[in-house]
Amino acid sequence: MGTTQLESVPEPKYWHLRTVLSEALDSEFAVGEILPNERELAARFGVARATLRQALEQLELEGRLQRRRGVGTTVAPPRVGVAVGPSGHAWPGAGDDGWQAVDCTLAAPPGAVARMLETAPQEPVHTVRRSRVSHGQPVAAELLYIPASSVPDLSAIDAPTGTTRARAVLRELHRQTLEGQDRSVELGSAGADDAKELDRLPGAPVLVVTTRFFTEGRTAAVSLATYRADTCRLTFGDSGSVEIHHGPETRAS
Amino acid sequence: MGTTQLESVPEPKYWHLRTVLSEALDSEFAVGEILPNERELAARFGVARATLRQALEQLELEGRLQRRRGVGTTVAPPRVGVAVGPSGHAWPGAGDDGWQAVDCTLAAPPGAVARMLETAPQEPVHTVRRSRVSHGQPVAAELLYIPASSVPDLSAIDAPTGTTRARAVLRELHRQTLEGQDRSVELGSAGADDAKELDRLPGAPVLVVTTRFFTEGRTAAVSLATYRADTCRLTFGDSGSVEIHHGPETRAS
DNA sequence: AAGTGGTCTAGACCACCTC
DNA sequence: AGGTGGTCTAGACCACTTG
Repeated sequence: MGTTQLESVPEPKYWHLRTVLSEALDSEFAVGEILPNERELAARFGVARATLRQALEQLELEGRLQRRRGVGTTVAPPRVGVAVGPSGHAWPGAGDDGWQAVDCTLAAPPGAVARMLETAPQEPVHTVRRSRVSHGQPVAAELLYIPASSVPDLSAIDAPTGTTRARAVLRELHRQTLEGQDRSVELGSAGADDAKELDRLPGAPVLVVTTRFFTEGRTAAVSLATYRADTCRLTFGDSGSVEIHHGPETRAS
Repeated sequence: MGTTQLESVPEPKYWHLRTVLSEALDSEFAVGEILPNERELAARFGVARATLRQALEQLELEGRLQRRRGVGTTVAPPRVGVAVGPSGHAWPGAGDDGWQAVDCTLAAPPGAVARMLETAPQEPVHTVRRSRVSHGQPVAAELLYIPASSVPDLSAIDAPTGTTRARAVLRELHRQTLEGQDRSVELGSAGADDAKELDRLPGAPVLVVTTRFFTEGRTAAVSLATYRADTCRLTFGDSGSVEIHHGPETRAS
């Protein structure tokens, strides 16, 4: 019989579109340039807007595009390398990492964090909010959970909340001896408040970096940092930071 | 004046849906259980299927759900922690990391890789394919790029391709002295072949781990590993592996 | 006010898996 | 064959930014 499936495996339109656009981006557009609007692009390629959007979504996920409501779609610069745990072990807030303490409250952490801290499920802990800015753009938001037992001598005189409180808590934390840390990275989506702080919409993809700080066998603190996945490349260099490289796409489609 | 915006910021339906489903998942479903199909869920919540799908997409991104065409949507188990660069520096393939060499060819690497290797743009390099399996599931696919200069004594007698060739190349590579390495993690999307190897659809979100291996100041090899972002949590422990923790969502919405 | 991307709908058909 | 998720369409309206 004849039907030998010549044109088999028809790849989805949006995927093909992604490839075409990706190549156009490489050759015909400069960083920062704004693309034609979605309705026009869709018409130009002869597809529905939803299909075109599916392709754009992919490219945004890969850090190639940046879309802003009311403004347009622009060609994104290469991802910025952000150092995570730059060198050896160090307490958060020691030295000048890129972080900036914002606030500090006393509140019950999420269950997962309580479990890591080995505190009672509803027990309040010091919660330091920090944010990180790189090249003028917010790249990460962090919540640092520090149980009272890790800052035993915290003077009650300091402000009960606010930036000064945050710094006081960190200062006390540094008095402990750091014995080790333990990091993990996973994909997540930005909650409403994270999204606002990162200047993204809720649900935006983020890289969630969970760090546990150990002292005397116990977990002295837990950091939960969310990095903008579209603009950041997390680096764990043993040596200094390195040259740019372009595009997370691994192999041709 | 009166209009104090009581019910302002109406969050999108799909986002609200995501929250509702997420809570239902916590309380009413067991891992592995299959959910009602999309058409029924959409009807039950009184939304279009596309809207429901947007919510499911979010939950899948967060590793809470697993969807398989022709089968259904199931509740995903907690993400597995996958050790990346478990302890200190080591050549890839030395000792028993979770990797398994699959193949080896001689081909021109992507431009970005050539730049890191400091080889000419179209110069072919040894390209070792490896795959990693955890708990019976494929979790990562890797391409290891090794320029000829890093394996000078590679005997021409060995098979020119295939698994044995891959092992021979790695064996030769290990003869060099490893001076350091440099890692970065970013979000990407699976290419067609990666997708197949990871048992996902093209475009599936992956965590791309780029590792450079240094020797005598040069880059001796580059590894480009793509991990399934939905099922994996990358761990960079200084200590042994740790307990599960649940859910990458950082804060309540 | 006009233009952008973001959300949502109600359909249709397709690819894949299981029985 | 029947059921599932995946793709695609052609519209509508909304939220946001900018002149």
